[in-house]
Amino acid sequence: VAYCALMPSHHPLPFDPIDRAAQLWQDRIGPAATMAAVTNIMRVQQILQSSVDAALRPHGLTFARYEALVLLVFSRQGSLPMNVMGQRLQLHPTSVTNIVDRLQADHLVERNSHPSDRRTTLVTITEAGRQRQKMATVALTDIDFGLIGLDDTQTAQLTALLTRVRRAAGDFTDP
Amino acid sequence: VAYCALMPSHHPLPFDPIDRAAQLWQDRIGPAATMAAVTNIMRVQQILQSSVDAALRPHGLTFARYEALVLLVFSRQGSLPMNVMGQRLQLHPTSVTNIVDRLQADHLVERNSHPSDRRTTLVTITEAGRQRQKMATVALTDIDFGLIGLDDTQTAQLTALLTRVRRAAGDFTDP
DNA sequence: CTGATCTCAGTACTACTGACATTA
DNA sequence: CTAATGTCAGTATTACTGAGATCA
Repeated sequence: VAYCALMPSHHPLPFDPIDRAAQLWQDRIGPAATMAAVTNIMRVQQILQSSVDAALRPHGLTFARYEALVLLVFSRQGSLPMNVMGQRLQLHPTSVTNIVDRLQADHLVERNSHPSDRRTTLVTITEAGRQRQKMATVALTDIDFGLIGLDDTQTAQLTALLTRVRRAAGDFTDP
Repeated sequence: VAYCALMPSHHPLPFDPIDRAAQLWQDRIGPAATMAAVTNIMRVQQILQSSVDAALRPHGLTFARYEALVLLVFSRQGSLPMNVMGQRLQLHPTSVTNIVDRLQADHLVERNSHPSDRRTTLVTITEAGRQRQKMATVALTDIDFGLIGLDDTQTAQLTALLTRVRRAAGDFTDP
Protein backbone atom coordinates (compact mmCIF):
# COMPACT_ATOMS: atom_id res chain seq x y z
CA VAL A 1 0.00 0.00 0.00
CA ALA A 2 2.95 2.25 0.62
CA TYR A 3 4.15 1.41 -2.86
CA CYS A 4 1.09 2.98 -4.40
CA ALA A 5 3.04 5.96 -5.63
CA LEU A 6 6.32 4.12 -5.99
CA MET A 7 4.93 1.40 -8.17
CA PRO A 8 2.04 2.85 -10.12
CA SER A 9 0.37 -0.44 -10.83
CA HIS A 10 -2.56 1.63 -12.04
CA HIS A 11 -1.50 2.24 -15.61
CA PRO A 12 2.24 2.00 -16.13
CA LEU A 13 2.67 3.43 -19.60
CA PRO A 14 4.32 1.13 -22.15
CA PHE A 15 6.67 3.98 -23.10
CA ASP A 16 8.60 6.73 -21.35
CA PRO A 17 6.36 9.81 -21.38
CA ILE A 18 9.29 12.13 -20.72
CA ASP A 19 11.32 10.70 -23.57
CA ARG A 20 8.37 10.92 -25.91
CA ALA A 21 7.76 14.54 -24.95
CA ALA A 22 11.45 15.25 -25.55
CA GLN A 23 11.24 13.80 -29.07
CA LEU A 24 8.22 15.91 -29.93
CA TRP A 25 9.94 18.94 -28.41
CA GLN A 26 13.00 18.33 -30.55
CA ASP A 27 10.87 18.07 -33.69
CA ARG A 28 8.66 21.09 -33.08
CA ILE A 29 10.45 23.50 -30.77
CA GLY A 30 14.18 22.85 -30.62
CA PRO A 31 16.92 21.33 -28.45
CA ALA A 32 15.23 19.28 -25.76
CA ALA A 33 18.13 17.96 -23.68
CA THR A 34 17.78 20.50 -20.87
CA MET A 35 14.01 20.16 -20.72
CA ALA A 36 14.33 16.38 -20.54
CA ALA A 37 16.82 16.59 -17.67
CA VAL A 38 14.68 19.05 -15.70
CA THR A 39 11.51 17.02 -16.19
CA ASN A 40 13.39 13.91 -15.06
CA ILE A 41 14.54 15.65 -11.88
CA MET A 42 11.01 16.81 -11.12
CA ARG A 43 9.56 13.34 -11.64
CA VAL A 44 12.25 11.45 -9.73
CA GLN A 45 11.95 13.86 -6.83
CA GLN A 46 8.23 13.17 -6.76
CA ILE A 47 8.86 9.40 -6.71
CA LEU A 48 11.43 9.68 -3.92
CA GLN A 49 9.27 12.03 -1.88
CA SER A 50 6.37 9.59 -2.02
CA SER A 51 8.52 6.62 -1.03
CA VAL A 52 10.28 8.45 1.76
CA ASP A 53 7.13 10.00 3.19
CA ALA A 54 5.36 6.64 3.08
CA ALA A 55 8.21 5.05 5.04
CA LEU A 56 8.20 7.89 7.58
CA ARG A 57 4.45 8.18 8.03
CA PRO A 58 4.23 5.31 10.59
CA HIS A 59 6.78 7.26 12.62
CA GLY A 60 4.83 10.51 12.46
CA LEU A 61 7.47 12.30 10.44
CA THR A 62 7.85 13.94 7.05
CA PHE A 63 11.17 14.13 5.23
CA ALA A 64 11.51 17.80 6.16
CA ARG A 65 11.05 17.03 9.86
CA TYR A 66 13.33 14.03 9.62
CA GLU A 67 16.09 16.16 8.12
CA ALA A 68 15.70 18.61 10.98
CA LEU A 69 16.07 15.81 13.53
CA VAL A 70 19.18 14.46 11.79
CA LEU A 71 20.72 17.92 11.75
CA LEU A 72 20.20 18.24 15.49
CA VAL A 73 21.55 14.76 16.20
CA PHE A 74 24.69 15.65 14.26
CA SER A 75 25.23 18.87 16.21
CA ARG A 76 27.68 18.85 19.12
CA GLN A 77 25.29 19.88 21.85
CA GLY A 78 22.17 18.46 20.24
CA SER A 79 20.90 21.99 19.78
CA LEU A 80 21.09 24.71 17.14
CA PRO A 81 19.65 28.21 16.66
CA MET A 82 16.62 28.46 14.41
CA ASN A 83 18.44 30.57 11.81
CA VAL A 84 21.31 28.08 11.56
CA MET A 85 18.83 25.30 10.93
CA GLY A 86 17.29 27.39 8.18
CA GLN A 87 20.66 27.93 6.52
CA ARG A 88 21.67 24.28 6.65
CA LEU A 89 18.34 22.90 5.51
CA GLN A 90 17.73 25.72 3.02
CA LEU A 91 14.43 26.59 4.61
CA HIS A 92 12.51 29.85 4.83
CA PRO A 93 12.43 31.29 8.37
CA THR A 94 8.69 30.77 8.60
CA SER A 95 9.14 27.18 7.44
CA VAL A 96 11.62 26.59 10.25
CA THR A 97 9.10 27.94 12.72
CA ASN A 98 6.45 25.66 11.25
CA ILE A 99 8.60 22.52 11.34
CA VAL A 100 9.93 23.15 14.83
CA ASP A 101 6.37 23.78 16.03
CA ARG A 102 5.34 20.33 14.86
CA LEU A 103 8.39 18.57 16.26
CA GLN A 104 7.86 20.35 19.57
CA ALA A 105 4.20 19.32 19.66
CA ASP A 106 5.44 15.73 19.41
CA HIS A 107 7.95 16.34 22.22
CA LEU A 108 10.83 15.53 19.85
CA VAL A 109 12.52 18.91 20.35
CA GLU A 110 12.42 21.74 22.87
CA ARG A 111 12.80 25.48 22.53
CA ASN A 112 15.40 27.02 24.81
CA SER A 113 16.70 30.54 25.19
CA HIS A 114 20.16 31.35 23.95
CA PRO A 115 22.58 32.14 26.81
CA SER A 116 24.16 35.24 25.26
CA ASP A 117 21.83 36.38 22.46
CA ARG A 118 18.27 36.78 23.68
CA ARG A 119 16.96 37.19 20.13
CA THR A 120 17.80 33.68 19.08
CA THR A 121 15.91 30.54 20.01
CA LEU A 122 17.86 27.34 20.56
CA VAL A 123 16.20 24.15 19.36
CA THR A 124 17.27 21.12 21.39
CA ILE A 125 16.54 17.52 20.50
CA THR A 126 15.01 15.42 23.27
CA GLU A 127 15.77 11.82 24.12
CA ALA A 128 12.48 10.90 22.49
CA GLY A 129 13.65 12.79 19.43
CA ARG A 130 16.87 10.78 19.27
CA GLN A 131 14.95 7.52 19.55
CA ARG A 132 12.51 8.60 16.86
CA GLN A 133 15.36 9.55 14.54
CA LYS A 134 16.96 6.13 14.97
CA MET A 135 13.72 4.31 14.19
CA ALA A 136 13.06 6.51 11.17
CA THR A 137 16.61 6.00 9.88
CA VAL A 138 16.11 2.24 9.96
CA ALA A 139 12.88 2.61 8.02
CA LEU A 140 14.61 4.77 5.40
CA THR A 141 17.71 2.65 4.96
CA ASP A 142 15.46 -0.40 4.62
CA ILE A 143 14.02 1.09 1.44
CA ASP A 144 17.31 2.70 0.33
CA PHE A 145 15.57 6.09 0.57
CA GLY A 146 13.45 5.03 -2.37
CA LEU A 147 16.40 5.23 -4.73
CA ILE A 148 16.59 2.05 -6.79
CA GLY A 149 18.09 0.94 -10.07
CA LEU A 150 21.54 2.47 -9.64
CA ASP A 151 24.80 0.79 -8.62
CA ASP A 152 27.34 2.51 -6.39
CA THR A 153 29.21 4.09 -9.27
CA GLN A 154 26.06 5.49 -10.82
CA THR A 155 24.86 6.82 -7.48
CA ALA A 156 28.15 8.64 -7.07
CA GLN A 157 27.90 10.04 -10.60
CA LEU A 158 24.41 11.33 -9.87
CA THR A 159 25.60 13.04 -6.70
CA ALA A 160 28.53 14.62 -8.53
CA LEU A 161 26.36 15.99 -11.33
CA LEU A 162 23.76 17.43 -8.96
CA THR A 163 26.41 18.94 -6.71
CA ARG A 164 27.80 20.68 -9.79
CA VAL A 165 24.37 22.19 -10.44
CA ARG A 166 24.03 23.36 -6.85
CA ARG A 167 27.45 24.95 -6.89
CA ALA A 168 26.63 26.80 -10.12
CA ALA A 169 23.35 27.97 -8.60
CA GLY A 170 25.19 29.49 -5.66
CA ASP A 171 23.86 27.00 -3.17
CA PHE A 172 27.27 27.11 -1.48
CA THR A 173 30.73 28.54 -2.13
CA ASP A 174 33.50 25.99 -2.21
CA PRO A 175 37.21 25.92 -3.04
CA VAL B 1 14.45 39.62 -7.68
CA ALA B 2 13.48 36.41 -9.42
CA TYR B 3 16.91 35.11 -8.47
CA CYS B 4 16.08 35.27 -4.80
CA ALA B 5 15.80 31.52 -4.51
CA LEU B 6 18.17 30.70 -7.34
CA MET B 7 21.00 32.77 -5.98
CA PRO B 8 20.66 32.84 -2.20
CA SER B 9 22.68 35.98 -1.68
CA HIS B 10 21.42 35.81 1.89
CA HIS B 11 23.90 33.43 3.44
CA PRO B 12 25.61 31.17 0.93
CA LEU B 13 27.40 28.69 3.16
CA PRO B 14 31.17 28.43 2.67
CA PHE B 15 30.80 24.65 2.48
CA ASP B 16 28.42 22.12 0.98
CA PRO B 17 25.88 21.29 3.70
CA ILE B 18 24.85 18.07 1.97
CA ASP B 19 28.42 16.85 1.66
CA ARG B 20 29.10 17.69 5.30
CA ALA B 21 26.01 15.81 6.40
CA ALA B 22 27.11 12.85 4.29
CA GLN B 23 30.51 12.78 6.02
CA LEU B 24 28.93 12.83 9.48
CA TRP B 25 26.47 10.15 8.37
CA GLN B 26 29.33 7.96 7.17
CA ASP B 27 31.13 8.34 10.49
CA ARG B 28 28.18 7.76 12.79
CA ILE B 29 25.56 5.76 10.92
CA GLY B 30 26.98 4.02 7.89
CA PRO B 31 27.12 4.17 4.08
CA ALA B 32 25.93 7.60 3.04
CA ALA B 33 26.08 7.49 -0.77
CA THR B 34 22.38 6.87 -1.27
CA MET B 35 21.33 9.48 1.28
CA ALA B 36 23.62 12.05 -0.36
CA ALA B 37 22.14 11.36 -3.80
CA VAL B 38 18.57 11.61 -2.55
CA THR B 39 19.22 14.82 -0.65
CA ASN B 40 20.85 16.27 -3.76
CA ILE B 41 17.81 15.43 -5.87
CA MET B 42 15.50 17.04 -3.32
CA ARG B 43 17.56 20.22 -3.18
CA VAL B 44 18.14 20.56 -6.92
CA GLN B 45 14.45 20.04 -7.55
CA GLN B 46 13.74 22.85 -5.11
CA ILE B 47 16.18 25.15 -6.92
CA LEU B 48 14.75 24.32 -10.34
CA GLN B 49 11.17 24.69 -9.16
CA SER B 50 11.93 28.16 -7.79
CA SER B 51 13.65 29.28 -10.99
CA VAL B 52 11.00 27.86 -13.28
CA ASP B 53 8.07 29.19 -11.28
CA ALA B 54 9.68 32.63 -11.11
CA ALA B 55 10.06 32.66 -14.89
CA LEU B 56 6.46 31.51 -15.40
CA ARG B 57 4.83 33.78 -12.81
CA PRO B 58 4.64 36.82 -15.15
CA HIS B 59 2.73 34.57 -17.53
CA GLY B 60 0.29 33.40 -14.87
CA LEU B 61 1.45 29.80 -15.00
CA THR B 62 3.07 27.24 -12.72
CA PHE B 63 5.26 24.44 -14.01
CA ALA B 64 2.44 21.95 -13.51
CA ARG B 65 0.04 24.03 -15.59
CA TYR B 66 2.74 24.68 -18.18
CA GLU B 67 3.36 20.96 -18.57
CA ALA B 68 -0.36 20.43 -19.10
CA LEU B 69 -0.41 23.06 -21.85
CA VAL B 70 2.62 21.51 -23.57
CA LEU B 71 0.99 18.09 -23.46
CA LEU B 72 -2.11 19.44 -25.17
CA VAL B 73 -0.09 21.34 -27.78
CA PHE B 74 1.70 18.11 -28.65
CA SER B 75 -1.52 16.14 -29.02
CA ARG B 76 -2.90 15.64 -32.51
CA GLN B 77 -6.27 17.30 -32.02
CA GLY B 78 -5.17 19.70 -29.32
CA SER B 79 -7.35 17.81 -26.87
CA LEU B 80 -7.01 14.87 -24.48
CA PRO B 81 -9.21 13.12 -21.94
CA MET B 82 -8.60 14.04 -18.30
CA ASN B 83 -7.45 10.54 -17.38
CA VAL B 84 -4.90 10.45 -20.20
CA MET B 85 -3.47 13.75 -18.99
CA GLY B 86 -3.19 12.27 -15.52
CA GLN B 87 -1.30 9.24 -16.81
CA ARG B 88 1.13 11.24 -18.91
CA LEU B 89 1.82 13.89 -16.29
CA GLN B 90 1.73 11.43 -13.40
CA LEU B 91 -0.95 13.39 -11.61
CA HIS B 92 -3.68 12.35 -9.20
CA PRO B 93 -7.18 12.57 -10.73
CA THR B 94 -8.13 15.35 -8.33
CA SER B 95 -4.94 17.21 -9.23
CA VAL B 96 -5.91 17.06 -12.89
CA THR B 97 -9.30 18.50 -12.03
CA ASN B 98 -7.60 21.25 -10.03
CA ILE B 99 -5.11 22.19 -12.75
CA VAL B 100 -7.67 22.09 -15.56
CA ASP B 101 -9.98 24.25 -13.43
CA ARG B 102 -7.32 26.95 -13.21
CA LEU B 103 -6.39 26.76 -16.89
CA GLN B 104 -10.06 26.97 -17.82
CA ALA B 105 -10.56 29.98 -15.57
CA ASP B 106 -7.83 31.68 -17.58
CA HIS B 107 -9.51 30.64 -20.84
CA LEU B 108 -6.44 28.65 -21.85
CA VAL B 109 -8.36 25.38 -22.18
CA GLU B 110 -11.97 24.29 -22.59
CA ARG B 111 -13.89 21.28 -21.36
CA ASN B 112 -15.74 19.35 -24.05
CA SER B 113 -17.79 16.20 -23.96
CA HIS B 114 -16.35 13.05 -25.45
CA PRO B 115 -18.21 11.98 -28.59
CA SER B 116 -18.49 8.28 -27.75
CA ASP B 117 -17.81 7.94 -24.00
CA ARG B 118 -20.00 10.28 -22.02
CA ARG B 119 -18.04 9.61 -18.84
CA THR B 120 -14.86 11.23 -20.07
CA THR B 121 -14.19 14.93 -20.34
CA LEU B 122 -12.07 16.16 -23.21
CA VAL B 123 -9.75 19.04 -22.43
CA THR B 124 -9.07 21.20 -25.47
CA ILE B 125 -6.44 23.92 -25.68
CA THR B 126 -7.65 27.28 -26.95
CA GLU B 127 -5.85 29.66 -29.26
CA ALA B 128 -5.07 31.79 -26.21
CA GLY B 129 -3.61 28.69 -24.61
CA ARG B 130 -1.32 28.08 -27.57
CA GLN B 131 -0.13 31.68 -27.48
CA ARG B 132 0.47 31.50 -23.75
CA GLN B 133 2.45 28.28 -24.13
CA LYS B 134 4.70 29.88 -26.74
CA MET B 135 5.42 32.90 -24.54
CA ALA B 136 6.11 30.70 -21.53
CA THR B 137 8.42 28.45 -23.53
CA VAL B 138 10.50 31.45 -24.55
CA ALA B 139 10.74 32.52 -20.91
CA LEU B 140 11.86 29.05 -19.87
CA THR B 141 14.40 28.49 -22.62
CA ASP B 142 15.84 31.93 -21.84
CA ILE B 143 16.83 30.68 -18.40
CA ASP B 144 17.64 27.13 -19.58
CA PHE B 145 14.89 25.85 -17.27
CA GLY B 146 17.06 26.92 -14.34
CA LEU B 147 19.53 24.14 -15.04
CA ILE B 148 23.05 25.60 -15.08
CA GLY B 149 26.57 24.31 -14.60
CA LEU B 150 26.35 21.27 -16.88
CA ASP B 151 27.59 20.81 -20.43
CA ASP B 152 25.68 18.82 -23.03
CA THR B 153 27.37 15.54 -22.13
CA GLN B 154 26.70 15.94 -18.42
CA THR B 155 23.08 16.89 -19.05
CA ALA B 156 22.64 13.71 -21.08
CA GLN B 157 24.31 11.66 -18.34
CA LEU B 158 21.94 13.13 -15.77
CA THR B 159 18.92 12.28 -17.91
CA ALA B 160 20.17 8.73 -18.43
CA LEU B 161 20.73 8.12 -14.71
CA LEU B 162 17.34 9.51 -13.71
CA THR B 163 15.57 7.59 -16.45
CA ARG B 164 17.16 4.44 -15.05
CA VAL B 165 15.68 5.25 -11.65
CA ARG B 166 12.24 5.87 -13.09
CA ARG B 167 12.31 2.62 -15.03
CA ALA B 168 13.29 0.69 -11.89
CA ALA B 169 10.51 2.40 -9.97
CA GLY B 170 7.95 1.21 -12.51
CA ASP B 171 7.26 4.66 -13.88
CA PHE B 172 6.97 3.05 -17.30
CA THR B 173 7.53 -0.34 -18.94
CA ASP B 174 9.93 -0.38 -21.80
CA PRO B 175 10.32 -2.87 -24.66
C1' DC C 1 -23.54 -5.39 -10.80
C1' DT C 2 -18.74 -4.06 -11.55
C1' DG C 3 -15.62 -0.84 -12.81
C1' DA C 4 -14.11 3.53 -14.96
C1' DT C 5 -14.40 8.61 -15.00
C1' DC C 6 -14.78 12.88 -12.99
C1' DT C 7 -16.04 16.08 -9.31
C1' DC C 8 -16.43 17.93 -4.65
C1' DA C 9 -15.35 18.62 0.28
C1' DG C 10 -11.95 18.59 3.37
C1' DT C 11 -7.15 17.75 5.21
C1' DA C 12 -2.09 18.08 5.25
C1' DC C 13 2.16 20.02 4.12
C1' DT C 14 5.26 23.43 2.48
C1' DA C 15 6.65 28.15 0.40
C1' DC C 16 6.04 32.65 0.54
C1' DT C 17 4.72 37.76 1.62
C1' DG C 18 4.07 41.30 4.85
C1' DA C 19 3.81 42.86 9.36
C1' DC C 20 5.42 42.89 13.95
C1' DA C 21 7.95 42.70 18.58
C1' DT C 22 12.29 41.94 20.55
C1' DT C 23 17.02 42.64 20.86
C1' DA C 24 22.18 43.12 19.31
C1' DC D 1 19.19 54.05 14.16
C1' DT D 2 20.12 49.80 11.52
C1' DA D 3 20.09 45.09 11.17
C1' DA D 4 19.09 40.47 12.82
C1' DT D 5 15.84 37.02 14.84
C1' DG D 6 11.74 34.78 15.39
C1' DT D 7 6.63 34.71 15.21
C1' DC D 8 2.01 35.38 13.36
C1' DA D 9 -1.65 35.92 9.85
C1' DG D 10 -2.88 34.95 5.53
C1' DT D 11 -2.32 33.24 0.66
C1' DA D 12 -1.02 29.84 -3.02
C1' DT D 13 -0.08 25.42 -4.74
C1' DT D 14 -0.15 20.63 -4.87
C1' DA D 15 -1.13 15.71 -2.95
C1' DC D 16 -4.23 12.98 -0.93
C1' DT D 17 -8.53 10.61 1.21
C1' DG D 18 -13.29 9.66 1.05
C1' DA D 19 -17.63 10.18 -0.89
C1' DG D 20 -20.67 10.50 -4.61
C1' DA D 21 -22.79 11.04 -9.44
C1' DT D 22 -22.62 9.47 -14.06
C1' DC D 23 -22.05 6.10 -17.31
C1' DA D 24 -19.76 1.85 -20.13
